[in-house]
Amino acid sequence: MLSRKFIRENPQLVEEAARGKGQPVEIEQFLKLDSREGELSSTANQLRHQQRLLSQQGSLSGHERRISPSLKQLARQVKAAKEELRGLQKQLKELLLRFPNIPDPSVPQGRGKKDNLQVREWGTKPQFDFTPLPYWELAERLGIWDFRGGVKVAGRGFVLFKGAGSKLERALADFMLDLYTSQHDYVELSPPLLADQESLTCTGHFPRWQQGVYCCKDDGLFLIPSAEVPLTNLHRDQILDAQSLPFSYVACTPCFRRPEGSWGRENRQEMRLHQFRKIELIEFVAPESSSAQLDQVVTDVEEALQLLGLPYRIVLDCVGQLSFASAKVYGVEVWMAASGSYLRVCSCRNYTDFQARRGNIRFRPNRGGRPGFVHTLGASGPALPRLMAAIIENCQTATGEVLVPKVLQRYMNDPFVKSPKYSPSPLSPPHRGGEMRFSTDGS
RNA sequence: GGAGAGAUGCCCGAGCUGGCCGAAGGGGCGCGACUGGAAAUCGCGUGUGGGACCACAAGUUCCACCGUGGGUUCGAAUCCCACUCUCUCCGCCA
Repeated sequence: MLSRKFIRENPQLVEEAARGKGQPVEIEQFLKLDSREGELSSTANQLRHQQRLLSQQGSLSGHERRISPSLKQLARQVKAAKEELRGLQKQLKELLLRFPNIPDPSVPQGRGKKDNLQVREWGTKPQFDFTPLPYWELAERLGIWDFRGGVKVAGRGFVLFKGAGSKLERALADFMLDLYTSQHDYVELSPPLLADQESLTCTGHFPRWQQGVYCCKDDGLFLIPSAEVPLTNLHRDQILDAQSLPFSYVACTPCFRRPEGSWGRENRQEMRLHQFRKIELIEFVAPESSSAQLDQVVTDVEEALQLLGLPYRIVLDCVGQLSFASAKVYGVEVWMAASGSYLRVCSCRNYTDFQARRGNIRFRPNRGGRPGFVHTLGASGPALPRLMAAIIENCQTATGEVLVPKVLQRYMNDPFVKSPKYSPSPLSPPHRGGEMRFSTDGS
């Protein structure tokens, strides 16, 4: 959320920023309501002041209840003014919640992906002396990624990992969680996967992108589109201690995204899934350090990719590509060897004080100063299925196997993901009467 | 699902027979005194938001805010209604 004062003082800037993002805004309407609210609140103030004075005089002058008719009249006026004010403020708030964040000055102009600015590249793209297979073909052949199974259960846009595929997903999650909690100072969280309306409003998903979120109507709860929602809301309505900033959290959760709305059509190349697991890094930082911290988050994400040995590039998103709540976004895009293109696995975002205002997340600077809004950062990603796809494509061998990156091998049984025809199938049903038994007594 | 208790400032916690209550007390924090330094002790200070005067400073001042939304009243943290949330006990399921 932007502050009313800021919009009032910079209407054309706000208007242009919104238009640049492709999320236009009713600025005239706002200005009208805003000035009306200003006038009204000042007259209401005066009336109320008068009322209090007279009312107190009455109480001091004795116990006989002689209420003058003019006092009653005043009370009616106060009531009417308050009522109108309430209505105005409600309208203003609703309007305000639809104003997008202002892009940082360093963000390049432009509309589409092609206008994004490449910042740097890392790694050597693998060279093959055979034609590499796209991930979906190889994964299907290896029996680790079941496209039909997901569809059967929940429809298009859902996938199902099997055997070594499922294990690979787990390995990636564990590897990154371990990395961020032991090599860095992120605190790992396992948050609820459902959130209420207020939480989604704080992060900026509501009210504008409501149709992109799955809803459990009867309970007024929503499936989180990202762990960003529960993690950010953790400190809603709190005043954080300045000394303990930044607060850094990491979580690996499923994310749920409806096909409607801004997410568009799904396809294999772009991999727009309706459910996927993702590592999320969230930070609460002091305003003056958010810019530097954003760079730090990007390098933290890069570290994971470097350890995985996946070539990638970093791009700075142009204005038109920025999400509603973001002021600045670095995209982390990983090289896909078969398709010969980059695929975004992570967006590192600076939300500045936008979410903090919505969620009233503040910090108190030293010496009992006035509280200010924190800045929030989010590295929305890395998304596990996309990383898995990248590993499958980039690490494939001539024999149609996948050589798992070294850092993941300790989490796997076998450094190679092999085709069932070369090895005993990991997909055959488990042996009956094996060592694993599920108890039936309910304990 | 049944029964009960509660929601007050950064935290804890009074107030809840309606009127200087923005709110006692304590903790914490800040400043100062004492000390070689510290602890302990003592003194002072310390809510948030919006507006006015004014230099968007200091200061003065007004209004709002005691879970949320309504209501009663000249006047409500205090009374009434609805809602939300939290906790405890029981039940149910893991």
